[in-house]
Amino acid sequence: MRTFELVTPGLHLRRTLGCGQTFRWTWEDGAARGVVGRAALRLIPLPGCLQAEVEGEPLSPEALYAYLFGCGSVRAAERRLCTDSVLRQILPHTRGISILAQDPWEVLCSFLVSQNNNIPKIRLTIERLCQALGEPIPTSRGVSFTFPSPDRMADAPVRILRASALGYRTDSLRATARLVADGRVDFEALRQAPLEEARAALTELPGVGEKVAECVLLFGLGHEEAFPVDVWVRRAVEDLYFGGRSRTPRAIRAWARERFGSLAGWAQQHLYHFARNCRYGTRGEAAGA
DNA sequence: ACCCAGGTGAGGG
DNA sequence: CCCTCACCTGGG
Repeated sequence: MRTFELVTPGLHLRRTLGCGQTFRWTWEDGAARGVVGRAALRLIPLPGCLQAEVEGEPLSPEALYAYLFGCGSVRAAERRLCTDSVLRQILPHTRGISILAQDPWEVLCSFLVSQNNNIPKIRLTIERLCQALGEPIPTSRGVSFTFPSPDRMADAPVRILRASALGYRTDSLRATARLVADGRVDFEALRQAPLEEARAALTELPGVGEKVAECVLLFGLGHEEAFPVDVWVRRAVEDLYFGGRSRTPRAIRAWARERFGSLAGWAQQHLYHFARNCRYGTRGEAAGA
């Protein structure tokens, strides 16, 4: 096992991992356990930094830093968010959220699973898929699993997919995995492409609508101006900016892009966290384990 | 025993 | 465009 300390300016690890962008991290004895690529990690938050324990394939401090700060400096983003009077007020409750640099395939797959689903079950399904189709990483605290490759997912027996409680999402997951496995989705090209163009390409995929596409753009492809509108963000925006008046998700997305520009993705994370954990939620920040 | 959930896609106004 | 509806399935 390799252990090192990493300075993480402004980072609130629990908020970042519990903010709806990732589904695989769990908390145990004050440490977050998760898998990045082929590395099994244990992250212990300390003041201003964190201690990392790495097993499986090595992961350098630089690589971990790049994963944790996928869209750059948390503090710089928060300084800019403060120019919005609403965000300035909720920021004391949401400070420290970072946008991770996750593998786009994992994000696509995870948010396909998330449609019309609840978080505990999404986590259950993803964990079962990883156990059945991922590769084992032995650790001192038991076996972890990598996220299954597109190949493995596309060729998986339906029996396995069904046993993962995918429900009616089975067909779209399979079909999308097939397209990715066949190289029909060029994530690197989508990373470079303009937002609208990349979104159009993603929504061509079976089971991928606007919400899932925006999630892939923001959490997997580094498009900071993406703004996924789920029910929580919708509620928050309607309440905080529109006096409780109803707006369609599309209208909210267009509005957010206009108002926040390249900061939209960051704003979305803070609004989500606020809605879920401070405003309407009953779960608190301990959720997500 | 229900009822719901971080959406999608199809059908109709 | 917007609205409405069905939809697998395990947790609450």
